Amino acid sequence: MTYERGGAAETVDGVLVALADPTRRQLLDLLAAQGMATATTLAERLPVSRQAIVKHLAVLDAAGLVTGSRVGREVRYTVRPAALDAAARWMAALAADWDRRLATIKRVAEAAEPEQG
Amino acid sequence: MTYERGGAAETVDGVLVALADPTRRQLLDLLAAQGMATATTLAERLPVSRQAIVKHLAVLDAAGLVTGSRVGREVRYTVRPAALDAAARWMAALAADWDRRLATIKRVAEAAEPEQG
DNA sequence: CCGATGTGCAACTATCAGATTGCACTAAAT
DNA sequence: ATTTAGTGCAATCTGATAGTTGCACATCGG
Repeated sequence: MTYERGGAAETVDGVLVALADPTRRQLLDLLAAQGMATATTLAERLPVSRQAIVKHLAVLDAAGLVTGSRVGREVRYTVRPAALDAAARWMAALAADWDRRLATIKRVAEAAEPEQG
Repeated sequence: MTYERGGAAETVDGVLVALADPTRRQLLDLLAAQGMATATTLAERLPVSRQAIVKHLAVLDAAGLVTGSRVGREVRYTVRPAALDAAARWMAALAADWDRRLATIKRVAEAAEPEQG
């Protein structure tokens, strides 16, 4: 299994980078709680400028975690679960793979050292 | 639901930061494939210096994703699935929560605009 | 029309992470 | 004992990124 090449790898990469920042996670929490919000409203709830929020939203958008739609003069952002779900599945698969490998290694080691038991 | 406070949040944060870097993901792939490896041997397989590898391994170690044990003059690193699994579950729960909220919002919106039916 | 509100764009700063190099120290091997 | 291989520590460089401010542009309400 190789996780860097092919298919959903780029998607996962973007999600991981996006989620690595605490401010962006807070942003996602606020968005999920309110269902919808604009950069200006979100900036009122966080200790950073509106422009900082805009940049974070751009990163989240590029990662597929949020989407924004224009309504008149404001842009309303919403959360998108799909990319997050894909990343969660990727991680779960990776953890399962590690478990499998470690189990195999353990079996081999026990077979090679029968003096233990 | 708040994801920043309490319990496994710090664990998840460390894992996300650790996995956000592509070199570290490669490192984890190599470690998972070989079962065990030292910083020196890993540096031979990646286009970065041993010291860079050492720093990455320190980050991964702090995140609970790998662990190293000294054997004579060398330090052998192994992968640890637990923290990764915890992060995967956190993400899956978050995605499910978003789905739930979006479904609720959709229901409310449909109830408020019956002229569509 | 005109003021108020919300966005978008650009320049700039500063901090931090990834990476390098050099050297000292420890442990194995001959 | 001397050489060789593996680690650890420290200083340094560089690029990316989080954050800021200022201003121009669009839009809604009176």
